[in-house]
Amino acid sequence: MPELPEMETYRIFLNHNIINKPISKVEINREKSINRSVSDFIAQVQGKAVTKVKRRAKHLIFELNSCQYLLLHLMLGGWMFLGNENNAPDRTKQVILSFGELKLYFIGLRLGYLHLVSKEELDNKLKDLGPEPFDMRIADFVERISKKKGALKPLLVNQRFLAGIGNCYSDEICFEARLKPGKKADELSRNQIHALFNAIKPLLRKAIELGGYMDHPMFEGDQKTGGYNNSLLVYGREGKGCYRCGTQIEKMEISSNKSFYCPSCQE
DNA sequence: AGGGCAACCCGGACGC
DNA sequence: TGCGTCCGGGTTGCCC
Repeated sequence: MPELPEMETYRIFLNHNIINKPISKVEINREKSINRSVSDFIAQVQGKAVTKVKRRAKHLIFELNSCQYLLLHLMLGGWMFLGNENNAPDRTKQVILSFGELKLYFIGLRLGYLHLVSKEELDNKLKDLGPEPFDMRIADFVERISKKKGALKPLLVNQRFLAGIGNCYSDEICFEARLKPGKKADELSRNQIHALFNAIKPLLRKAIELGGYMDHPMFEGDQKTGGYNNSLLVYGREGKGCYRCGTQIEKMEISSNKSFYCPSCQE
């Protein structure tokens, strides 16, 4: 599901395509996706423009030219499509923002949301998030993980510990670092902590470069989004051969998270 | 602190 | 085709 690289892929694309264009129309087909009444939301958003799209963890923040923000979380299975009435996917669109003919469709928002917030509300909503992976330095990482005792998997997907990593990339990171997702943090050697740290940024960077893993294109003719789908080394590969050693990839549940790993070359 | 778990939500895939 | 069933999954909050 959408994690840091996918949201970053969206952010970059949206920054190239919707900035400073007036939002000519707002359609809300699912009131639970927003945090106001439909009429209030429309009154506040229609006619405004997005000056910048930022990202924090798995959230996108649409900065409006009214000192307000649209805070998006796609949660499970949410995605976006930028197009028009002729090429829009045949799916339920919970929210649609129009920029003239151009329309941004929010699809698959079940638990996901698009909330209109002030600066204060925004800061408050995001205040408990841990560091962005790209901002994290090795010394801080070593210090923080040294205080932890539990398994790597729940730690890596914990947004307070590290913001933006989810079920897929946590498994990929563990594979890269040759560590089992169930490995306890307090059993890691110094070298293993370094291996874990060193796996994170390059992996996320490469995923962003290739367009993340996504089932759905973001616009007509999109060849970029989902470009990382074929680069996943363990996630979703249960029973298939490990690309490193050939052993069958296993799946197990760790703290109610599905986790894929190689039982042989991950320690 | 960390593990376990339930609740949230409903589109869409799948089975008959 | 049509209807019923059930899965998925990040996050929050609560309990032990």
